[in-house]
Parts: sequence; C-alpha cells; structure tokens
Amino acid sequence: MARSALTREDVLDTAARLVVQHGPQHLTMRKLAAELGTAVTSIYWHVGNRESLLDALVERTVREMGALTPRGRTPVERVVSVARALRRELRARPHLIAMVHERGLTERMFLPAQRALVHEVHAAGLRGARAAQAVRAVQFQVVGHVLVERNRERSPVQSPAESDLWSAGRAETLWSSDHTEHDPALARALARPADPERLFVLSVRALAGALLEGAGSGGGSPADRAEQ
Amino acid sequence: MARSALTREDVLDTAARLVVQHGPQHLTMRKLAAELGTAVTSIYWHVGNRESLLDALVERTVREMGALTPRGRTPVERVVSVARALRRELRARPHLIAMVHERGLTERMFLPAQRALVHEVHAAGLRGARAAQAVRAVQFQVVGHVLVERNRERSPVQSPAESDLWSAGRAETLWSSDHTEHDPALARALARPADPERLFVLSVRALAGALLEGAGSGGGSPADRAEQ
DNA sequence: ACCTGAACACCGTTCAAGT
DNA sequence: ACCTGAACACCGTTCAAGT
Repeated sequence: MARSALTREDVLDTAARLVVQHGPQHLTMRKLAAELGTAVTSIYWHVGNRESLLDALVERTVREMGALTPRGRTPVERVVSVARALRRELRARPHLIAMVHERGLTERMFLPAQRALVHEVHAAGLRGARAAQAVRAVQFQVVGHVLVERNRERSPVQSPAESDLWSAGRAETLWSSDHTEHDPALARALARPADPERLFVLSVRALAGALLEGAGSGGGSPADRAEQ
Repeated sequence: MARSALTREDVLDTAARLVVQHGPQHLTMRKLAAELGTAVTSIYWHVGNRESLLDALVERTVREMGALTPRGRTPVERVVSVARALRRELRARPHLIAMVHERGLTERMFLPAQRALVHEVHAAGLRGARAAQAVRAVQFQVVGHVLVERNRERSPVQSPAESDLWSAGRAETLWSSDHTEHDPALARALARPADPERLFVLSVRALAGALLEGAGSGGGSPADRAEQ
C-alpha cells in the first residue's frame, strides 16, 4: 500500500474502516497514524483534530444515506416499506449511526426518507399541518424504534432479566402487589424476547393507519386494512 | 465538609453530581479525587475502576426510576398519561439517561411503566400475545420518541437546516425533482420546529388507539375517540 | 504545501508500602 | 480494612523546524 502523498481522503477512509470495525472509542490518532504509516502530526494537518475527523465521518455517512423507493399498493403499505428500508440502512452501520445520533444529525440523515413520506401522506389525502404532523410522527416512530432496538441488542445479560421478572414464579408477586389480573399467556409473551422486525412493522402500520385514515382521498378505506 | 472516612456512597454521590452537571466525559478519576479531597487511588479501593463507577451510577438511576400512577377515564388516556409521566422523568436526567441507554438498560428502567401498561391494555380487553405486543409497541414508541427528541435538542445548528430545505425558495426544486404536488402549508409546517410534546401525545394516542381498538371490553368504542 | 520528532499536559490503572 | 505517592503506559495537541 505504497502511497505517494497522504490525502484527506486517505485519512477519512482508514479512519472510517477502523470505526466500522471497532467503534469510535478505539480510534486513536496514534493508531490511525500507524495504520497510515505516517507521523501522528501529519493527520492534524489534514483533518484538524480528532473531533473534526469524527465530524467528517459523520458528515459522510449522512450524505451517503441513499434515496428510497417506496413499494406497495396503498399509502400505508408504502409508508411501511419506506420505514423498513430505512431500518435496514440504519442497522447496517451501527457505530456510525450512533455517532450521527450523538451529534444530533439523525433528522438530517432522515431527509430523503422524509420526502418519500411527504409524498405518501399527500397521496393519502392529508394536507398542510396535519400532513406535516403525520410525517413527523412516523419519522420519530421509525428512528426511535431503531434506536431502542439497537439498545436492546447491545444490552448485556440483564440482571434480573425482563424474562425473569415476567416469568411464572415471580409474576405472581409482581401482579398481586399491583393488580389482581392473571394472564399467563401475556406473561409468557413478555418473557420471550421480542421479534423486533415484526413489532416494528406492526407499530408503523398501526400508527400510519391511524394517522392516514379518514383523509380526503386515495388511501382506501381504513376498514380495508383493519384486520390482518 | 470534613469527613471521618471515605465511603462508597460518598464516591457515588460526588460522581453523580459531577456527571449530572457536566456529563460523563468530564468525570475524571483525578478531578473526582480532588473534589473528594482524597488520593486518586482511594477511589479505586471503593469502586474498582472508572467503568464500574459509571455502571454503579447507572444502576442507581435505574433503581430510582419511580412507579407511575396512570390517570384518565379510558385505557387509551391512561396509557397516554403513563407515557407523558415517563417522558418527564426521562427528560429530567439527560446525561444519566444517555448512560443507561449506552449500557442497554433502557428496557429494564422501563419495567415499572411496563407493568402499568400491562394493566391498561388488559383493561382494554386485550389478552395474551396480542396484549404483549401492544405493550411493547407503546414502550418502544415512548422510549424511541424521547431518544429522538433529546437528539434533536442537542442538535447543533444544522447546515443546511431542515427548515431551509423545506423553506419556500428551495422547496420548488426539491419537489419538482421528485413529484409535482404543491402544498405550501405543509412546507411551512415542516419548516417550523416541531412541538415535541404535542407530537408525542398525538403519536402515542394514535398508536394506542389503533392497538387497543376492537378489543373485547372496557375500552369504549374506537369511534368515541376517533375525532378530536 | 506538506511532514516530522520532541515536548506538554493530561488520562486510567497498578503496585508496593504505609497505618 | 483503608489510604498513599510513585510509576507506567497510554492519550490529544502544539510547535518549531524541516523539505
């Protein structure tokens, strides 16, 4: 990997690789320099300092978050498809996405998807402030879900785990201290790990359905998708 | 603040105060020792190392996240009230909550609220797996929304800001490259900063309404709260 | 315009030694 | 059982000096 001259792009590429592999906390200027085969201080000439190096990586990630093509017959289904596509993209780059989040740029990264959502909400007959509200609600919903989901995955062995707290033995105590209802099937369901993909689609569909129903035209009747 | 002997509680208290004030990145073992008036190494005797000190603070935060008392006449309204109470609690301790999030313990912190949600979903007539799904959907919704919201607040001046991208001048370009619809009111609404509290309540009510409707008993008819 | 090594002011952590 | 200072192996960053 002989290089004639170090460029800013070289620095960003190598830094991005290290971050994707090991996370930002393991990216040190000295390791990066070693990887690039230069003096530590050369990096400073190209990118300023560590913080603006990370900023540049984030900037790049935001820019690369591609456009989305909605699929499906109804606006609600197309909203769901946008949501799923976005979820997939976000989940492919966990470390970088976390950095985008820390820098408060999640919303900006979301702009292409926002445009797609505007189109669908419009097609469902919503206009003006109500349309904007629906778009934002779905946007918050999707981004939020992905953040919570990531959180769950990084979660260490929880002590006591959710499943323990809701499992047969202790459930009795917890319930009776609180209310008296009994629902072993519910307790079992909450004791199992959630299926995030399924929960995600269910939630987005429910929310989008509720927000888009009763709009002027083009969305089909809410009853069409009430049960399934 | 003369102290006879340094205790683990002293260390945790002071560390918590520093973290709440300035965030975890500014908590160094040396500063903490100076604040406590001891040698750095004494801290190690009491808490092991920096990482387990932070873990202990997180553990404490999770434990202190109190029980919630739902208010409202319908299950949906009581779910909304739980959601609002939780949002308020989470927003009161941003740094600590971020640490809980980083350690994947958000869900555990959410357990008291989860129990309240189970009660309401049950009261609405949902049972078993479907009840569990509804609880989890709302849970993800609330936690996710708070995370996104925090993210937005920490957001630096965005360049280009969302409001620019959706403002009059550029909107034309963006729209026409994409679709041909025109909706100046929508563009204006998206250009304004979101009202998070309002959006939050709207979203939770829509989601809870959709998930709890058509259940066996106790929730009132969905039509009761369809329009308002 | 680009690169370098030396130096500075920090870190977290270990350890042998004290009481 | 608790506390200490010295020392180690790291950091990010600055700066004067090179080409």
